[in-house]
Amino acid sequence: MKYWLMKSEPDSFSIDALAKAKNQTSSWDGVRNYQARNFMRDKMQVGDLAYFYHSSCKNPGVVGTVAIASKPYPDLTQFDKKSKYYDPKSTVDNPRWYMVDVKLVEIFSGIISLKEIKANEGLADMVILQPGNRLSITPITNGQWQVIENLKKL
DNA sequence: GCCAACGTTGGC
DNA sequence: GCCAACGTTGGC
Repeated sequence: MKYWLMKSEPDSFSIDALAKAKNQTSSWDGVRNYQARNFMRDKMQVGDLAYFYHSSCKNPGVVGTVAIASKPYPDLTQFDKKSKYYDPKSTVDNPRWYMVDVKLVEIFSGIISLKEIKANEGLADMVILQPGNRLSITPITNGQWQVIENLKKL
């Protein structure tokens, strides 16, 4: 089993929105970065766990845990001309973008802020902390997962 | 809302 | 296949 960190802007999709979704499950659509896509398409397995991270907001940080709930399948928004994620170069026969479903596991009672993450020595190697890294989906190690498990409050 | 850093695009 | 220009990301 693998561990991940998945970033989303709460203005477009927050953990609260996931909590309100049917079965507390939602597709993780809109990823338009090849590296992030490859993680979803090639590496993620049903049952993997991921931390849900709120980015580009007043208080960025880890807000909860989700589980990967489906195999990868084509991101339908790429075929939808009205979607902001529409990709004219993608075809149904040869889709460029993939997504997985995620299911809510838990929402922390308080956010584990980016500041807190940066201050923790055990998390110094996290991919999202590396200078200039902007990947919306990154793997995290067992050790990093455990450090955050110990910081969370339910 | 600023801006630095990054990924992607497209002309050559 | 290079690389300049552009759009996006995301913390502050």
